[in-house]
Amino acid sequence: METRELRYFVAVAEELHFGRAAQRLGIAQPPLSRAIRQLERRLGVTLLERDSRSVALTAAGSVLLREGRAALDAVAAAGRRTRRAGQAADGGAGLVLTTKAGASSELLAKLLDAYAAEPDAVPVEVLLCGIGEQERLLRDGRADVALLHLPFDSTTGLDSEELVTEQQVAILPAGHPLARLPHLRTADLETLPDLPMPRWPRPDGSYPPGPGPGVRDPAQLLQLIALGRTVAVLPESARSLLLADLTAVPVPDAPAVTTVIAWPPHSRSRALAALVRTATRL
Amino acid sequence: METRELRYFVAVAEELHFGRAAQRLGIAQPPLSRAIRQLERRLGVTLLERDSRSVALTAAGSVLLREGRAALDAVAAAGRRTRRAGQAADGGAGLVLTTKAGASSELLAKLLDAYAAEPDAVPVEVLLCGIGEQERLLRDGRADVALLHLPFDSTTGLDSEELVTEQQVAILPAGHPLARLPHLRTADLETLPDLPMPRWPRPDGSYPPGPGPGVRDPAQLLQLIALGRTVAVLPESARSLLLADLTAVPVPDAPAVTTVIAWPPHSRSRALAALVRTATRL
DNA sequence: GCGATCGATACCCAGGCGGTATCGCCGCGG
DNA sequence: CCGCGGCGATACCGCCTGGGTATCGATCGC
Repeated sequence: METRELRYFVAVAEELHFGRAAQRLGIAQPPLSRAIRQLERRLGVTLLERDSRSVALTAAGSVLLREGRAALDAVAAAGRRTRRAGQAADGGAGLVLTTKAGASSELLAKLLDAYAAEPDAVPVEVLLCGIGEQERLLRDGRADVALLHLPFDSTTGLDSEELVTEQQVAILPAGHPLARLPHLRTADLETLPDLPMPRWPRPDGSYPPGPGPGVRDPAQLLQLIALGRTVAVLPESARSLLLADLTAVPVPDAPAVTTVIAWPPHSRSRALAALVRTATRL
Repeated sequence: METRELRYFVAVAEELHFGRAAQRLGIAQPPLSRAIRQLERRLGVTLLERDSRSVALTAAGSVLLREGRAALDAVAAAGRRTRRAGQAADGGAGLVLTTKAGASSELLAKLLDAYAAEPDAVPVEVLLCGIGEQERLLRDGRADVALLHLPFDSTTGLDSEELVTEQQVAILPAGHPLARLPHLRTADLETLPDLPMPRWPRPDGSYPPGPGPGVRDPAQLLQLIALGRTVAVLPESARSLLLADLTAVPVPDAPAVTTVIAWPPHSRSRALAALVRTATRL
């Protein structure tokens, strides 16, 4: 199976429409139809149910969608990591670390400082991204290592080490009635008519319905809280990012958040190993 | 990057010889040279140092060798799993479980029996293999789930659940002087002139040097012990496989062996989940 | 029943991939 | 010192296949 065929199939499976998929791929529709048919013949499996009016995935098709995406990511990762390894000799960035914008900033600063002081440290590029994007960045080679936050992120398929665990606090406008209480419960916050809880993206990237604003990362969220549009429960370390007129109130019954450093399995880079060692020693 | 290019590069990187690689790939040498050059141009990286007398990998080349193998496995897995998903409708095997030949046979029998009794169990094919091959089988889609043995196997990049932990015993000819002792230490066994320890394959498939016989799996090993050629330290459950004239003696200072059930991350199959659940309940 | 939409088919063209022949370089042996 | 052999690179050629255009056939909405 060639990656071209996989790319074509993934496009059709995502669009469920040959015309749009062809447009996205920058080719005409007939060659796309042909390529998919040929792929089905070679696999001996029908991947799509064409109803002359609509296209639907078969069970085998959804397997190929999931596995094909993973395979395409692996191919992309191979290319990117090779390119970077070749340019590393010319003084390119040594490691790419990704974290959610606005999360673990103190920890990250300490980590970068401590690592830079190591004897043979390489340059570290920081790649800020939104919720749920980090795993993808690791898998397709755009990043080498990530700071994740359990239980929100998942580490399946990654190697990881735990760094710190913190309780969560509610971030509220200073003048809000709840801001005076010594602590809150999650239930207190979920139904505030004036401050609806924000909506985070689901694993597939879509947002659940609801009244609150959709946010991509904690930095965005803090902006919205400062504007008095929402309220949030965040790890204690978010206190350091607190803007004026905001207060943090402990929420003991919210799950504790563990920050972990994670990387793709089988990464055998000395620089990465040194960074992880530095992180666990903080 | 197309999988064809990756296959070509991996072949050359493994053979370090364009002619042999071309022969292995079933093509002539010139197109292979061209393809590699083109790949290097597109990546903007030299992958191989050609010395007109020998071929060597650059740093970037060894990155691409490792990542490319992983990517090719992922592509192969996508094809195989899709094919199997398509044929499952026609009553093909539902799950492929792999374990080392001769290991955990009692546990495996219990697991298969218990799972078969579940309400919506699917057929399970058992794929016996040698040491170190299981991870590959999971990654390239030839197997869905494996029984691994820590600390010998690695679960990096896999999801897993622990099943049982056992102490190890030495397997000796019944007449051997050491067979009468109540227990042994590993040091006692490593330097027996009449019974050299077996040699297991290293992660890359080669065998370390030494006097003992090279073995691929415990079943093979038990044969050799029965022939009086070697001695081995195996988990207690190997007692059930003991042939005539062999004795098992506890070795308390050998590391405990934990049998785990492992599967590729992101496998979202109901049948697999049911099998894992059954296993953890044993 | 008619038009619009969408996937499939027919046909054509060209780029690319693979094959053969050959070159250039280097190490080795006589 | 020269010739030979091995190996990767280059030159050139032919075919296969991937992509484009035109068109068909089926189906749904009006």
